[in-house]
Amino acid sequence: MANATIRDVAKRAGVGVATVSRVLNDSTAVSPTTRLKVQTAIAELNYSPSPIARRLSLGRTLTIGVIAPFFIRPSYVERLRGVEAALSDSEYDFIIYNVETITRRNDCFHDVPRQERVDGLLIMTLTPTDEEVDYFVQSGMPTVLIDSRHHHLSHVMIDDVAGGYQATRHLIDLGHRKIGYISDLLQESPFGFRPVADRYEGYRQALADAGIEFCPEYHRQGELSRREARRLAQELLTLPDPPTAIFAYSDTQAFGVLRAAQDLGLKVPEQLSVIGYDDIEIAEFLHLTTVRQHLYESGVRGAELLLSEIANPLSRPQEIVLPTTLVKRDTTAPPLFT
Amino acid sequence: MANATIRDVAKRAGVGVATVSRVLNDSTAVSPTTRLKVQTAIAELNYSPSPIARRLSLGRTLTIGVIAPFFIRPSYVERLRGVEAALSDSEYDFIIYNVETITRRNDCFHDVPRQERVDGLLIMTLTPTDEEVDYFVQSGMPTVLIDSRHHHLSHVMIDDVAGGYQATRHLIDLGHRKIGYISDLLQESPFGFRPVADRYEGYRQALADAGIEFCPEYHRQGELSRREARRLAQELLTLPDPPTAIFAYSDTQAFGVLRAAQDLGLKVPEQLSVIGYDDIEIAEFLHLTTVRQHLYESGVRGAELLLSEIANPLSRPQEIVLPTTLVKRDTTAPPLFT
DNA sequence: GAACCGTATGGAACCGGTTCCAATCAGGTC
DNA sequence: GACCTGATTGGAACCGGTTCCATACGGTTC
Repeated sequence: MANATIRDVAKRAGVGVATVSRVLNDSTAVSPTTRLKVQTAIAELNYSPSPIARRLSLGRTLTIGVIAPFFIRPSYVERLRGVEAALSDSEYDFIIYNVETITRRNDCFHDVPRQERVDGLLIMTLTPTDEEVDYFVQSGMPTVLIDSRHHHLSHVMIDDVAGGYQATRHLIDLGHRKIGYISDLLQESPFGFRPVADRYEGYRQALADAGIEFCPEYHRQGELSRREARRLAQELLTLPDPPTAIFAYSDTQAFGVLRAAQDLGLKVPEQLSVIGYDDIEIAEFLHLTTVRQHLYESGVRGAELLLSEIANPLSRPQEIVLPTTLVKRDTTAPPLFT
Repeated sequence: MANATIRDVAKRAGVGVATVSRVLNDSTAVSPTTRLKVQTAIAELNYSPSPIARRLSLGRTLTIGVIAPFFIRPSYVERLRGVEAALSDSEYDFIIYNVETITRRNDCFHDVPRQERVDGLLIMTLTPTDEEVDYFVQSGMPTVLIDSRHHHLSHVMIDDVAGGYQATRHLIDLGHRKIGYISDLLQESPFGFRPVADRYEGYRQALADAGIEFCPEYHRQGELSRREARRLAQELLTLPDPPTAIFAYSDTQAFGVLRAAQDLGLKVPEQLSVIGYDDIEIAEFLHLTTVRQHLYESGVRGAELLLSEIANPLSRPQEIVLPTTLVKRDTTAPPLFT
């Protein structure tokens, strides 16, 4: 009763193993009669082929690896959901390498390609160095970046410069001139997240285009958490000349800002406008004005890109840029005194 | 430069493949001299063994499957994080089978065990039928349930009866007598989630113990979403004799209740007490009183249970019950008129 | 009827590990 | 010095698929 093998099937059907294999992969040239015999034998033995043996003889793992700083932000869950959806129709499984420390990041980047565990790599938000990219290319590992960018690798990028611009511009259009920005760590972050620099650039650009001088005091950086954002917002709002609006790098941080406003008795949006980024699920509930990223779609597109890369290893790197959308809700309004 | 095999290493070290294998698995009896020669060769060739070949010859996949209704609740992310942490030290990978429809559930339960893709199965919240359990046992697939229960399978259970009791009891202790309950679908849910029945039982028990008669009108059921919970709460709060407190099956639903209160101009907690369940991250931010489940830990314990089950296939099913904790915040208070 | 061709088919090598089993060797005993 | 024992070691079979290559066969074509 133990699992039947392809040889058992061959014997029972009175054919060779090669023929059974041909039927399984419905490849070329099997006569209808033989095919039927084989299919009957398969059914009778309740046979199903071993994926592992298949992988070994194909020399492919039929698995893709997803490297993600998985849990530190709700947005990753949404991306992974997209990846899962795109892969569930294919013959590929995926395994997740969760990265929460810089050591783990380096281990993943170094080990996963050489262990022959996966046929392709999907990297989220983390940006490999040029050296690391060389290493991927050299080991022939198809690699696709999501929410990150490298000119030697295909990637699905969110246009965070535009997103940062959009957010800032929205505040400017409402009449704000004193616009604070609370972001993730720009320089010191060990992970070097690309969006951090891009959104900042968008912010600066929008200010410049509107002829507003950038005020370094209005830009605060800190670890991406609600608590830290709350602290930074408190600093901003207790300046002698505080901003009338705050753009937060993420919705999570925007919630920290809202809390700081509440602590100080400031009414939102009357006395302070707040805009976030991501449009995670809870943002709608809290009426947060924010910039929506197409998280789910970025996962789908990234996975599709990777599958096509695996199929055609020599294709040139492709770039997909997903737009962002301003979602106006109730936390932004014109400033009190214009 | 293509990947070296164990035979290349053997040749280079001037030993047999069996010896190399012995060094790799640091098994019995290799002389220090030989071991060194082999290790040198491995280093020189930058060799790393193929997990796939290893799996084939071991007859084990070194992979465990996690079947989870993954994304419909933030709580699963937290559980999976625990699973990941517990497995990252082991030689096991895991792959996720996301279940969002009943068809997919059945497919997973049926196909995953027989495809020889995994050495063990971790099932979250979903409860297999007796038939399905027989099938798992018969196919020799070690299976562990998390947040679910079956007497033939090891499982990590949350004591949801106690949790439901705790929540209700807290409201009673504050002086409430009219306590509404908004839950997930009790009967009709195609998935048959165990916690739904258990929390309800805890609710009923607490009422009974306090000598409060259960009022069917105060119990509303609906699909687990904020929107639906908001609608149900609206119904409850516009009853001729509305409840003074509402217990929600999940934090997500509690947020819907809060919104309904806001819509109706009811002050929380002065005019309405609200208690949730789960203690997801955002609950703290919104000052929601809730019942905390040890989500992360449930993932860790479940994975550990499964690993030990894989190691000792004949061990008897174990049960782990995790407690729940009442987390008092700002959405519950004594009723206005006692 | 022989030469030829394309389609079906089976045997066997191969993927890269693990492990059984037999062989070798060093050291100790009588 | 022959013999025994236990520690090392290498060869080869095996895991269960895929696929190259050779063969068999039915049908044309001259």
